[in-house]
Amino acid sequence: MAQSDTVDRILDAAEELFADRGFSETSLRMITSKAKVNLAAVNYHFGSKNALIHAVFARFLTPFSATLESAFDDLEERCDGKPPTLNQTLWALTESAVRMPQRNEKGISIFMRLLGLAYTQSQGHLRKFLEQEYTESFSRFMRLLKEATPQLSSVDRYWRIQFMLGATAFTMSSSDALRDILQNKLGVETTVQEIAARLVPFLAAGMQAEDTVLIPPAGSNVSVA
Amino acid sequence: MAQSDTVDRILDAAEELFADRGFSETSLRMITSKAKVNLAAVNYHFGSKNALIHAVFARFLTPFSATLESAFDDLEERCDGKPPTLNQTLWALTESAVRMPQRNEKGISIFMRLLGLAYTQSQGHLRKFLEQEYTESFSRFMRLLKEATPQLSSVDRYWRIQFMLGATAFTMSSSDALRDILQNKLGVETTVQEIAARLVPFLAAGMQAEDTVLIPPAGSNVSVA
DNA sequence: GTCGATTTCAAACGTATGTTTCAAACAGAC
DNA sequence: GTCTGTTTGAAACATACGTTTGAAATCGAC
Repeated sequence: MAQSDTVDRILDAAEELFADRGFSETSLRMITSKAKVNLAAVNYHFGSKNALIHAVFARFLTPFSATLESAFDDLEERCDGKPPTLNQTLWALTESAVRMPQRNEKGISIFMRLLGLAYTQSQGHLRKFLEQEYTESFSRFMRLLKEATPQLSSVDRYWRIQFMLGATAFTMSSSDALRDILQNKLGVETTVQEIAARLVPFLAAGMQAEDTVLIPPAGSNVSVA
Repeated sequence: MAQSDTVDRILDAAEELFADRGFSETSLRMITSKAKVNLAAVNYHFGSKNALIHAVFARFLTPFSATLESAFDDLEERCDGKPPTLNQTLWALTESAVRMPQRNEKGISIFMRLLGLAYTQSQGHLRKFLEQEYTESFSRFMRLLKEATPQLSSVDRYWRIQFMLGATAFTMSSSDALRDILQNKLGVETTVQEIAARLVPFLAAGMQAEDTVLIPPAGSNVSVA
C-alpha cells in the first residue's frame, strides 16, 4: 500500500461519516471498515479518535484559512484605505469556500456540514483545537465585519453575527434527510454555490436591518413599523 | 416518595443535561445520578432512552403547540380575511415561546436549545416523533409564512425559511461555552426575550431582502465568471 | 394489619466502544 | 539476501453504555 495511502483513506472515510452522522455517533470501526483499513490503524497514525477529528478539520481548514487570508488581502488592497463593504466581505468568504480545491463533488457540503457540527456538537476538545489554530483568520473576519457595519452597536453586531453564523452553519449542516421536512416536492437539486448566492443577500439584509426594537410594538400586539 | 415525583425528577435532569451536552453525550447514569434516582427507573417509567427523549420534548412541546395554535387563531381572527404580515407571524411565534409558563428561570433557553439540538443532531427517531406529533402547528406556520411573502418564489422562500430556522435554532442551541468565542468581553447578560427581539427584525429583513442575485454583483471586486 | 400492585434498588447482562498488544508483513538501504 | 524501522493484522483489553432481572420496599384499599 502506497506510503500512507492509509492515512488518507481514513481521513476520507472519517470526514464523510462524521458529516453524515456526527462525531459521537461515528465509531472507529465504522470508519476503518469504510476505509478498508485495520482498526488499529487509526490509533497508530493519529493517536486517538479526538486527534483524528482534529486531523479531519485541519486537512481542509488549514488551506482554507490560507485562501481566506489572501482573499482578504486582495480585498483590502483593492479598497485601499476604505473598509470593504459588508457584501464584499461576505462574498470574499463564500468565494474562498467555493473556490477551494475539492477532493470530490461533495467536497463543499461536507466541509460546511462539518463546520456546522463543530459549532453545534459541544466537543470541548474540538473547540479548543479550532480556537487555538485558527483564531487569526476568524478575528480578521470579525474586524472586517465590524468595519463594514459601523452603524451597529457592539451588542447588536454581536448578536447579528451569531444569527449569520447560525443561518450559515445550520443550513449547511442540515442533512438531506432533514430537508425533506421542508422540501415540499420542489425537488430542485441545488448546488452549494446557489445556496450561497441565496444566503449572502439574506445575511446582508438581516445584518443591515433597521434598528432592533427591544419592546415589541405596543399598540397592536404584533405590528412593527 | 410522592406519586411519581421520580418521573419529574428524571425529566428535569434529562432536560438540563440534554440541553448542556446533547443526547448521545448524555448517559442514563448521568441523568439518574443527577436526579438522585435509581438507574433502572428510566427504563421502568419510560421504557428506553429514546422514549425518555421523546417525553422530554413532549412535556414542553405539547403545551407550546397549543399556545401557538391559539396565538395563530387570534392573529387570523384579528386580520379577518387578510393574511397576517411576516412580522406579525414571527412575533406570534416568539411571543408564544416567551409567554410559556416556565418551570425555572432557565426554562426558555433550555427549550430553545433542545429545539436546536433536535434539528441539528441527526436522531432519526426524534425527527420521526416530532414530525408525527406536531406537523399540524408546523404546517400552519409554514402556510402563514407563505401567505406573508407572496412576492417570493417557492424556491427562494424555501431557502430563506431554512436560513431563518438556522439562525434561530442555531443561536438558541449554541451553548454558553460556545459564545465565548465571539463574546469580546461585552459581558452583557442577555435574556431570551432580548435575543428574540433582536432576532425577529434580522429574520424579517433577511426574509424580505431584494431579489436573490445568482451572480454576485459584477462591477464589484469579487467577480465570478 | 393484610394483601396486591406499584415502585425502588443493587446487581448483573450483553454489547459496543476506544485503545493496546505483539507478532507478522513490508519497505528501502546496504 | 539481510537487516532495520515502519506499517499492518487479528485478537484481546478495559470501560462504558442501555437494558434486564428479581428481590426488597412502599403504597393504597379493604
